[in-house]
Amino acid sequence: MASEPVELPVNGLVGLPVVGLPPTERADAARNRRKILDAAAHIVATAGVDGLSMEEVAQRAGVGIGTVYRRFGDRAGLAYALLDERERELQTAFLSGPPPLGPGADPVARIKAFLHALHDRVEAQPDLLVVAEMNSTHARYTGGAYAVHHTHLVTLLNQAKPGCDAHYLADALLAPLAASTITYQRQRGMSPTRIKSGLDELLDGITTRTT
Amino acid sequence: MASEPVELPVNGLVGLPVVGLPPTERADAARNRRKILDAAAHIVATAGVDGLSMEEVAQRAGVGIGTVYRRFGDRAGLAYALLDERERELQTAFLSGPPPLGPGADPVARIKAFLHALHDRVEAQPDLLVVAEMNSTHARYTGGAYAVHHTHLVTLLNQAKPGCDAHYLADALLAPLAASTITYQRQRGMSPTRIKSGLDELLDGITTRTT
DNA sequence: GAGATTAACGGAACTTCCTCCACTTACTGT
DNA sequence: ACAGTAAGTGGAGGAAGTTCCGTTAATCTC
Repeated sequence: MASEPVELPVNGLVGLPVVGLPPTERADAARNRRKILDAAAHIVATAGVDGLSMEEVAQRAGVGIGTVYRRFGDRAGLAYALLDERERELQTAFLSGPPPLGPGADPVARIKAFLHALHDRVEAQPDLLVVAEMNSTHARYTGGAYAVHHTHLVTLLNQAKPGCDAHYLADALLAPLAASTITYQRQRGMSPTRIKSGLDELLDGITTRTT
Repeated sequence: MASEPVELPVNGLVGLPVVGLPPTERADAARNRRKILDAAAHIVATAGVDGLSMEEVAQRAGVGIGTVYRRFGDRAGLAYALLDERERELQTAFLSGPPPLGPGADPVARIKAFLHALHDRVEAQPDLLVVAEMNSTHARYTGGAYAVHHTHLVTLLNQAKPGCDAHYLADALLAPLAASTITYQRQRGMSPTRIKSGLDELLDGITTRTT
């Protein structure tokens, strides 16, 4: 179990801007980060997520195992880093992209679009996400991305339904989008379309004025 | 990873009645099951869930490690078995106990009571539940209990709001009750009361007729 | 440029989960 | 009783994640 700050990816981070850490990364560190990520990506592409062992990654990257851990904290952290590119695209899209995902559309439509986008992301890389979310420290929540998504939802929910417990509802809306949940539903034969409809139904309930 | 049927606890099961397996358990097997469960319970009480290593359990129970695995499949399975007693109480309560949890109350009230009960269960044994839910095979869903809870919710949801996608909504309502989710929320300072209110809010949305 | 500072490196060692399989034992039918 | 057999047992061994710490080298200071 990683103990302290552990140091998150410094270049383009999944979550919030890192504070308090040295702004620059030593050259060799940056180089190794790249080598490790490339190696990891190659392994995932080749052998699937199951083949992503830390030893294997280190060997292929030509670094020691300790270096992999120093850079990424643990296996979940490495998985998160591999998801980083897509995650950043997603964040850009809902923070400043075109509606309905981005600003401009009405809140309910934006929430729907956002939940659908999250679903599509799980659909695109389910295995990596499962690994990223599943470790001993609730990586899903500590990963940084969750906080961003949560904050985004809180904002929109407050617009859509002032007075609601936006913080709780944001958690509740994100919960069924956990990679393991969706993976399970897909295995049960539930289609993406149906899952999205279900999310819509859930959301409509929340945002419909009952006054 | 456990491959096939793996054999679940035969005496009082968490989930559905087992089919196709020999109805009786050999005497020595039953004896060992008891010894293992006692040892495991003792360890959890003494050293917490973190101290629950399979080796330790086997040693304390005076059996080989292989026996522990044969009985319980994996660590998550052992954790589930430790939760079994409470789980059975819960199932009895909502299947045949007094309202509002049991039959008699209106569906929405029953759902609320059920969700609250699930929350209380997490509150009572968060660590064990986290272990039980978190392994490589999505133990939460394969454990048997989930299926029972899901079925129960589907029934009630169909009564409360005919025409809804009860199967999806049941998943969606159970998702925020995952032990890891609630643990995280509690760490963030969210009180049980607030979590329950939030669940009520979520549910009210779903079940309010918009027609 | 030399020396000091300190982040970064590497990989052996440790831990724990889980599998495998040769051996043993409880139950069954005759 | 007793042999046959399916179920159960145990622990060595393999695999993978993670930690630790002595060594190396990038960066900074003068």
